[in-house]
Amino acid sequence: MPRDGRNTRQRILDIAHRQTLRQGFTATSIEGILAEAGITKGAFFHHFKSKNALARALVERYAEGELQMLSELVGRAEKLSRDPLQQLLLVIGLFQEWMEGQADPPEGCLFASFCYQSELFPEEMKGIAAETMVAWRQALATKIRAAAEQHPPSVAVDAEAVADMFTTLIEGAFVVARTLDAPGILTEQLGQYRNYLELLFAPRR
Amino acid sequence: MPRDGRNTRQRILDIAHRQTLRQGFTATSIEGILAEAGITKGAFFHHFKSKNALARALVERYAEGELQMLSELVGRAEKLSRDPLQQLLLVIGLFQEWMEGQADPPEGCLFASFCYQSELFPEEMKGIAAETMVAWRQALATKIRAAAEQHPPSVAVDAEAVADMFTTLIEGAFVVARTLDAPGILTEQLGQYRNYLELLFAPRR
DNA sequence: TTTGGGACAGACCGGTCGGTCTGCTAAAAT
DNA sequence: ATTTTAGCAGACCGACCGGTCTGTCCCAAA
Repeated sequence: MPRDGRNTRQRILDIAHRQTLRQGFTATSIEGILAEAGITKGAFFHHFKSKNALARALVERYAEGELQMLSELVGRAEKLSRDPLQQLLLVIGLFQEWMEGQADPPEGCLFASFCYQSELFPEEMKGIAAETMVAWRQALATKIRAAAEQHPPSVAVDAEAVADMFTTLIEGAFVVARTLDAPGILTEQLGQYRNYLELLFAPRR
Repeated sequence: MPRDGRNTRQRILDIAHRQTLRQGFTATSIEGILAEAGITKGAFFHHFKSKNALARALVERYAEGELQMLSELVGRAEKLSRDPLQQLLLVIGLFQEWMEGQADPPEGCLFASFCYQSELFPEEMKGIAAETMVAWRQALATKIRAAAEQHPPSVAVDAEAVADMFTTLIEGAFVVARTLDAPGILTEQLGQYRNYLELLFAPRR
C-alpha cells in the first residue's frame, strides 16, 4: 500500500465539520475545503465519491462520537456512585466538566445544522441523528425511572420527557449561545436542568 | 399608483420563509421561489434589491412577529391573573394553546436556521435575532423576580437563566422534534418547563 | 388624453460549484 | 528491478444561480 491517506480523509472531515457549523453544509463548497486543507479535487474525490457522501461520513462520524461519549459518561457516573439520581446528576456534571475543559468547545451540533436543511438529504441521514438522540433518551430515561423508585418524586414524572429535556436544552443552548454570542448559556442551562432534577426527586419536607 | 404589489411581496416572503426552514436560506434559490410563486425575476428584483435583502426582510418580519407575540401573551396573562407566578405559567400555557391551535404549526425557528449559517450574513442580522431573544429574556425575568418575591423559592433562582430556559427549550424542541419527527416534543418540553417553575416557587411543606 | 412611474416579464451574462478524467508519483508487493 | 496500486494533482465541463437590463402593461394624476 502507498502512503497513508487516512490523515487527509480526517482533515477533510474536520474542516468540513467546522465549515458546516459556520455556514451550513450547502454553502460549504468543496473548493473551500480544498483551499483550507491545501489539497486538490483529485484528493477529495479519491476519498469521497460525492459531496453527499461527505455529508454521510460527517454525520456518521459525529453520531459515533456522541454515542461513545454517552457510554463513557454513563460508565464513569456508574462507577462514581450507586444512586441512580446521583448518577444522573453526575452525567450532567461530567458533561459540563468536559465542555469547560475543551480547548475549543463545540460551536454547535452537526445534527441541528443538517436538520434545518433536511429536505436536501436522504431520509436515512435524519435517521442516524434520530438513533443517536433516542440512545441518549433511553439511557437517561432508565436512570430517571430508577431514581424515581428510590426517591419518590413529589409530582408525576414522565421519564422520557425529562430525558429528552437534556438533548433539547443542549440543542437549544447552542442556538441561543450562538445568537447571543454567549457561550456560557450551555453550562448555565445544564445547571438549570440539574436543578430541576434535584427538585423533582427532592424529599418533601 | 398601479396595481398593488404588496401581495406579491408577502407571497415571496411566505414562500422564502417555508423553503428556508426546509432547505436553509443558501439552498433556497430565487428561481425556486419564482417557480412556486408563479412570477419571474423581474418581479422579485423589483421588491428586493438582492437575495441578502430578502434575508434581511425575512428576519425582520419574523422578529416583529415574535415581539408582537411576546407582548400579546404577556398582556393577556396580566389580565388573566394578578399573581406573577400565575402570569408566568399563563404565558407558557397560552403559548402552548396557540401552537396547538395553529392549522400548520411552525416547523422551526428562522433565527435558528440562519444561526447555523451565520458566517454568510452581516452581523446585524444576528443582532436582530439577539434583540428579540433578549426581549423575551427580560420580560420573563421580570416576572420571575416578581414571582420570587411573592413565593420565596426553595433554592436560589437565577432569573435570567430561568428566563432563557424558555427560549432554549423552544429552540431545542424544534431541532429535536424535526429530527425525531415528533412534533409533540415542543408542548411536552414546555410542560416540563411549567413543572420546573412550579417546583421552584412551591411552598416547602 | 396624455404621461409618468410602479409592477412586472423574460432574455441574457458572468461566476461558481459539483463532478469527471487523465496523468504523475511514491511505496508496497512480486 | 519491475509491476501494481493507493494517493493525489489539476485541467476541464456542464449546470445552475444571482444579478442586470430592456421592454411591456396598467393605473393614476394632470
